Amino acid sequence: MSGSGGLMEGNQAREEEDARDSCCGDEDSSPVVERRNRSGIISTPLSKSLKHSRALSQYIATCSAAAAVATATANASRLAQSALVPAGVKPNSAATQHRAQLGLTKLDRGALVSGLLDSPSGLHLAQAAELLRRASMLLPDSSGLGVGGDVEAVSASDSLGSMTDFPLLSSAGGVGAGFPFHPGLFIMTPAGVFLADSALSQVTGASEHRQAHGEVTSAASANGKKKRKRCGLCPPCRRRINCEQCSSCRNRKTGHQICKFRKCEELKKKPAGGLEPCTVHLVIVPVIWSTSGRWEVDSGRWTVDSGQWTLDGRQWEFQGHGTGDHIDVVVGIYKVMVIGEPARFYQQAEESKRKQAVRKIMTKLSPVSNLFVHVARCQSPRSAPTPTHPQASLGNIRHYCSISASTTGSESNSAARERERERERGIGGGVQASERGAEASAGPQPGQPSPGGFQPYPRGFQPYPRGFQPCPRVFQPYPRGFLPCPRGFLSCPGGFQPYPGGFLLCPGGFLPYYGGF
DNA sequence: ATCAACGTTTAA
DNA sequence: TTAAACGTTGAT
Ligand SMILES: [Zn+2]
Ligand SMILES: [Zn+2]
Repeated sequence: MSGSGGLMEGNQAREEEDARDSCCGDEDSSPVVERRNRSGIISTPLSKSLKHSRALSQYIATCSAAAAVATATANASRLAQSALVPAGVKPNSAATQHRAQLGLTKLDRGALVSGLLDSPSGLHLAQAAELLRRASMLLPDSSGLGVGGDVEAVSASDSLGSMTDFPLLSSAGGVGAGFPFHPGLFIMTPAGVFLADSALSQVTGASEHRQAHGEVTSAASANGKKKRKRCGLCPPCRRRINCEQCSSCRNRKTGHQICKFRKCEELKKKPAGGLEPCTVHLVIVPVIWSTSGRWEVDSGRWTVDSGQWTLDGRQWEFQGHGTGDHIDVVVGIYKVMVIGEPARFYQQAEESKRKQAVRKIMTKLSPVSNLFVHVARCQSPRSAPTPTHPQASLGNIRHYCSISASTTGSESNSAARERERERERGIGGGVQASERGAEASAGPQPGQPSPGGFQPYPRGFQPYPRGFQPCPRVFQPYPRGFLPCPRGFLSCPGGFQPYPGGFLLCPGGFLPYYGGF
């Protein structure tokens, strides 16, 4: 069941060793004293700044110790970045950047020049220190990355913490034999999935990280009313000159807004809060079929906005905007499926009503308390399929989670158990399906129906994890108003009927849809 | 969507 | 106490 796709790619941090960036101007040595506030923000109008031709010299001043520190840290963290920090390349990141640049061109020359002059070179030592402190505290964000060509391009690696900021990653191996993220608590919010604090505390050797991460997560998930703080790392944040020409600058006295060119990219993002926290299943499987790095989600179920994933102290970017009852996210060589609990509740709902239903469900599912799931470890790759994930029968799932405590936990668990019993009663076992699948991958020709067997997906159909799907007869798109099969299409000679919860209409009657058929 | 205005929080 | 600036609201 998949619809839109997004890309998860390793982010190649651009190396931009710009002298301006690493060389801190020593303003005090400058004969020209510009009017600055405590933060070093030049508050004089740009026109004034430009009148002083020496203003530029302030920015290209002698290197200070701060520069050395910054450079050294940059080198160290660059190492960490390239090897350890996966960050998605946001498709809209480029767009945003582009938008920003368009905005720039719209401005008059003065603003542009101000942008050119605006380099981080005027950092105080203290500022540099603060920046570094924050860099090690804050998790990296791709929004500040990949802005090569921009005068204000900031090397991501410059912004990252050192190797020791990722203690878990420092140990060799990591993603080899077992799943590198040990099972724990995850909290799902519209902004992403977060490791619960309790789970985080289990993380060995991450003590220092814990508090920093704790801050982030608590701020992100707990109280949405809290004022967010600028990241301090993104290009706008690194600007220190008010343009004095944008609406915010012009309206400063009454508007109390930061210069538009200095507005933090993070703060521009809508604060996560559109949707309520939602119980999810997490299914973690190795990325076998996803060599392209694409994730796919279905339509019409629920929604997850872009956001930060924090797994075991590592941060990952969830790129794009997913809508579906499950969302696959590539995490390193693994794929994490976030399965929205609400799907259970409207399996029989009509397509047209689905969204509305979801809204209700989401509300219903949003108690004040945290909704979290336990990530449980399956004993065997061949473990029983989960109700929502027949793929388990294909042997791909190494870990999966079940809801252990949430408002809907009891209900859904009982439903799941019931379905489980139903399944065991006999019709269509998952393991059987997987075995048949193995045969099928060798046999059938694309596009040819293979009654009772498997066939490759026709063009335009969603690929099953292995690229095949059991198919009793012929593939047909679902008619509207009927529950999609896990992969969205199903052949039913007798015509389509609404499914009873969790079942497929098949020639021999209804079968549980999660065991293959 | 952008803007202006205001209240409010935050850190210095 | 003060300056900076986030969040919100209401008008356009
Ligand atoms: Zn401005
Ligand atoms: Zn920022």
